[in-house]
Amino acid sequence: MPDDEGHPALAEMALGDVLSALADPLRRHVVRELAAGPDGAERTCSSFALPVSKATVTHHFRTLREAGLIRQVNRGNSRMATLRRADVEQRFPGLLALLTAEGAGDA
Amino acid sequence: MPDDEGHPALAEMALGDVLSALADPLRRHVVRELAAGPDGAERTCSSFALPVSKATVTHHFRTLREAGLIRQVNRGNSRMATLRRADVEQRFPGLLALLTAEGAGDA
DNA sequence: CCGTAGGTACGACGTGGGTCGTACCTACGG
DNA sequence: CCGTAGGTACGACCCACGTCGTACCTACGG
Repeated sequence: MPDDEGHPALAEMALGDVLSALADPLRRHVVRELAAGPDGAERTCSSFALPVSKATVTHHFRTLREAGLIRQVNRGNSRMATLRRADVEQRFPGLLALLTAEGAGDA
Repeated sequence: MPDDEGHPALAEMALGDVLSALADPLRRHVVRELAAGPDGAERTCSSFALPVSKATVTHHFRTLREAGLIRQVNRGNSRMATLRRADVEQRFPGLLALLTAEGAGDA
């Protein structure tokens, strides 16, 4: 079962949830940015400058978190997001590469 | 641009469309069945025994076709569906493996 | 010629999801 | 102590999508 913060365990990640989460362009953008950065990088939700309201940003990050793609931890008054790179790569090998390929001149 | 039958060319396959198409469990089932079978296998829409009406079946196959995942050709009074295995594998390498892994005891 | 089976087209309906505004909470900095 | 900035929670709205029934078209088999 998911932990208190809503993060599913590795074995609980469902392909359907992950694909649904990545079906949205904004969420794909977030994951792609995280995947392009160094492993373990922590970024605030607002650092992505998504062209939507704060409430919508929260919604998207919740979706990503509940799908198991990102982890969110409290850092003072900010909620830092990190890519669960190893988990995703183990459960769905090659998936992150598909995202990074998009927008890299390939798409 | 897509051909007369609505099949996008290889370079036109959009990751967003593909992920949206695969976000549906029924459509994932169809692709997984095709991927599990021999390459180039032709199957009728009805051979998948989807638990929905004929009209809905047509809708799902249209979505898969317009995303570029399958090809549909007329064979007499039937419309045979084939997986565009090589195209998908070239454009989104590893994607089909993720689908076949699901439901193979792994999910 | 008729019936049947496989699919499509069109219109309708209901639900889910992306969006927002607002109110609220929690640090941090004067 | 107050203001501000980052996020969340809740409720609302609207549209896209999955679903269906119906009508229709096209082979194929008596």
